[in-house]
Amino acid sequence: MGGNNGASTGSIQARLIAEIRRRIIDGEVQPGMSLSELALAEEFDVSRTPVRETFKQLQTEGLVEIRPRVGTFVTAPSRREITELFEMKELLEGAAARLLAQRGRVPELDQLEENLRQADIAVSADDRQRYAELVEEFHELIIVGADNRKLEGHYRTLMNQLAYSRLVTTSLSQPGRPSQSDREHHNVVELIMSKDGDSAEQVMREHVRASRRALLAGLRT
Amino acid sequence: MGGNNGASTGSIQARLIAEIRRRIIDGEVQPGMSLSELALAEEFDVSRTPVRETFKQLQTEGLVEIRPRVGTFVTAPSRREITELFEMKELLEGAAARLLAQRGRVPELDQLEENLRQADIAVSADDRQRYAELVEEFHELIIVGADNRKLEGHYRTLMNQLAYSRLVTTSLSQPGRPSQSDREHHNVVELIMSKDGDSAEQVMREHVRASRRALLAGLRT
DNA sequence: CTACTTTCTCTTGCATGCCACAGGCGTGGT
DNA sequence: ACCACGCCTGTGGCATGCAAGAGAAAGTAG
Repeated sequence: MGGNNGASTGSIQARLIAEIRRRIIDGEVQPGMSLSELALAEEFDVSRTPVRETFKQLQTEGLVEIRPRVGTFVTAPSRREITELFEMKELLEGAAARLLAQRGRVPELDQLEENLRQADIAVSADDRQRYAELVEEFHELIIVGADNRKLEGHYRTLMNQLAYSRLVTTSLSQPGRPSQSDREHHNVVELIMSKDGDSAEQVMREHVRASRRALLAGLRT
Repeated sequence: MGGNNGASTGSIQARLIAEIRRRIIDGEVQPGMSLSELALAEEFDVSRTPVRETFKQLQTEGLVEIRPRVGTFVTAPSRREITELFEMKELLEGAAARLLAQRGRVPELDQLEENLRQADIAVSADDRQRYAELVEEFHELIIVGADNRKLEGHYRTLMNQLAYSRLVTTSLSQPGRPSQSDREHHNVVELIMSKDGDSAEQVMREHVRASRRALLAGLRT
């Protein structure tokens, strides 16, 4: 019946998963809100089955909670979970920095230098929006540059649970935070370039902690 | 990730997920083998639907691969993936050791000491089977003792992908490895007890690397 | 005997229908 | 007025049916 969507997007489920996940991460659906199988099925003009399977997957990703016979709800990380997520973030990014440092000359290093150049410009121009994008790209480059797919996958899962992209802006709203953050990025890259893995990890971890502090300060305001 | 094992739904699916996952981890179904929806549905006397949803979950856990229109297959980690998994293992266990050291006096420390006592006995008696169990419990205690649920969840996912419990025996089959391993365990616990987080992490990581080397040597034989 | 083509079967993807349970709401009893 | 009980609606859990694709097997030509 509704079936014939062009092969353009590939499988129906891939589309559903990507779109619904995006909505949760981008905050279009609030935590705690219920996601009705039926409503989404009608909206996307598919049956409940693929929607159900999408929910199952998002549940194992930690983005929704399925309460049998009651409904499916967007999860809201508890205070404790947020702490744990940041602990993991610090852990993984620190490790990624070290791994990247050990790899020697790889394309990601050039991209990081380019990122820093543009970040300096954005900070000088006080363009917070642009700088937030560059911060995301920076961390992304560190992770991808570690060249460990498992690490990358677990990292992405964690960031999704944190809805991190929405948080960056908050932490950067603290006075002086952008320039401080930019300096820390420079330090990290410098240590990576000099192949000092241990120090790179240490400084990266300190940077993550600082960013977390700025975020919490921003939230309290 | 999905920490939801056991009785999350208490229903048919919980049983399916637990049982099929167990079969994969215990190696009852070989990597590469196909898992037929229909066959499993009939075996458990349910319809294909819950089996399908089980596959979906196991896929995001990295235990099976669903090839559309072809079948669902037990994944066999590539050489590269195994390396990556061990890198993650080293990372997470090292971090767990540090976190545990920072926590002060917690019940897990007593359990670790008891574990070491029994391990000493098993090593003296050259009881490899028993020692293998104790090794698993040791690592489990370190992870749980870190008191970070996210870390624990991600760790479990990784170990499942490695089918680690089957590998322990192999690595312990190396001559002298059990007593060496036992000594390393003692060192780690000692550093944790003295609240030296940094050193605990470092030694724990070294221990993981050593265990990996022993495993690879055992596989080559 | 080999290489190509065709069919045929077996697999999953998706749609649909029924059922059991949770929880809200109204009704009747006190 | 208050409380308890039971109905009623909405939700997901599961069974089943149909269709489309992939791969193997069979058939055919050279």
